[in-house]
Amino acid sequence: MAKNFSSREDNYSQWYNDIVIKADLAENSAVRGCMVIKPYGYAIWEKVQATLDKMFKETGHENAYFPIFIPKSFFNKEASHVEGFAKECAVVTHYRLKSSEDGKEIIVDEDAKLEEELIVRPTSETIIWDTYKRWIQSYRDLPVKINQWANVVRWEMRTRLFLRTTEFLWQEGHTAHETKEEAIAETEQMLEVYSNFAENFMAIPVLKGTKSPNERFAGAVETYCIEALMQDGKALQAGTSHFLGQNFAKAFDVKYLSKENKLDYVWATSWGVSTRLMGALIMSHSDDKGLVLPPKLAPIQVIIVPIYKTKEQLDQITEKVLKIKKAMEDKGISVKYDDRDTQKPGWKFNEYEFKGVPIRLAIGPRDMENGTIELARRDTLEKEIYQIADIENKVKNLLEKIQSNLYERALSFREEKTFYIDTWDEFKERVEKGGFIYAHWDGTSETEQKIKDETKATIRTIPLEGKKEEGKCIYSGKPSSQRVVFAKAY
RNA sequence: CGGGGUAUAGCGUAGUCCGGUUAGCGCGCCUGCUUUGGGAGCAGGAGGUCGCAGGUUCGAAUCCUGCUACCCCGACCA
Repeated sequence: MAKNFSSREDNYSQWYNDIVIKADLAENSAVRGCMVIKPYGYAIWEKVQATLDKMFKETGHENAYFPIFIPKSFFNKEASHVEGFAKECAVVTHYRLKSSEDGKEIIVDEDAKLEEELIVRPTSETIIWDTYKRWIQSYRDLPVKINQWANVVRWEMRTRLFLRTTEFLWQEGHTAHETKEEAIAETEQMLEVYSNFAENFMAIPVLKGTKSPNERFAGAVETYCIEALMQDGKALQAGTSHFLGQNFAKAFDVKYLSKENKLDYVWATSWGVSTRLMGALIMSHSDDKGLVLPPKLAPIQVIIVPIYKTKEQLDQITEKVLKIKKAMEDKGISVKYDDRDTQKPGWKFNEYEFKGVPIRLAIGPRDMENGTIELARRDTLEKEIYQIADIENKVKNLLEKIQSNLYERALSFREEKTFYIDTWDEFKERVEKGGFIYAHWDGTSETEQKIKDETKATIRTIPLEGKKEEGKCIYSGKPSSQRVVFAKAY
């Protein structure tokens, strides 16, 4: 039993916060809206990074790094882009401090005012496209396929650990192509990478689709996204991939000369996922006993806890455990042996339980006599006694099973919470209860806005998959060519 | 930025209305002994500018004024 732990039913957001804090993932910092990511939380993020980074490189991308500061004037160049971000930018105006007259405090030196203010990047399209202008002259320079791992700042009104912080970590891919078709193919490919990562590593089923114009990225021609459903029935945008058309090439004058000696603007994409994925991960699988991690992203996959009375018993157990640990590590499993004498076994059980470690092995004098070991699964909370012989293979198989079980569990949850709704009254009622709602929409921004105003539900995505049946808009009754997915969102 | 609230030890809190010895309690922390198969027990101990600045008073965590920070609900958003 975890102490001081809120339940999901009791208070969902409190439950979420408790997990982040008590599982030692992150905490609030001295700076409003900015978090400290603690070692255990950061270790998960590093796994996310390592996995995605490999996928990006396998699809032909290279990493690079661009400045955190962007000259203010760059934001003027793409009209809808500036409109989208202007209201949440941190601005650097000075470059020096000095002591106040009375010498008691440090103040901004007004003499050190910047000629042109610098914007702390909310996203890097502008500085990157300004750079691409110098990199690209010919079709021989294309495509350019760059990814950057970085921090960005968006001055949001209200923040929540991992889900929305003023500063957050992410990756942003920025590519330049000869043709529209190639750029769209890139956008779609990266959407596939994201959904593959979400489903196969995070064990989170996602809907793939495009955004309505209202929800589209500022400056994009088309925004693709993956949407996940959280346990409280709210949707979470887990990743986006944008087809930017020639908007940024035109804004930053990036042209190339084709084989046919024709000058044309290049075609662009950008795509990103952030530390928000950590929020999705936490909310998708965790329970009232704490965090539950999918084995593929768990910093510790197996924790081993010794149970003993005497030093001699501990020594014997340790000798045995080190062999088991080595055998498991040889199978690529990450194992921690917690032989600290400062905490009792029960304390450790609880500790690793709310930190979401997928498998716990406990071994004591009884096991030493019988050649057994106790194994506890975090996902189902089942405990079972196993023979020690060949335990490494049993554990390996079980880790795979836990990984797929978490996915299946999240998938059936989503299916239970997916509804096809055809009347406005039913729609309003359903929105309140949460879940994905497939409903017809007349395709206009006005209707989408009215639905949002009346119910707080937004179009999460226009799904790429599934049958395209015609119908009548749930709100206006006008004709619709396919159902779109509505939900309240984070 | 609008509405509401809070600020006391590392964390959580009592005390504030109605001013009065040394600011109390739980968790955590330190020492010792006993313990160890689901968050151990006992004994002893350390730790406080009561958010900040002023004021009233013989006396302020408590009353008054100003300020600051944070939290919740909205508008904004990955």
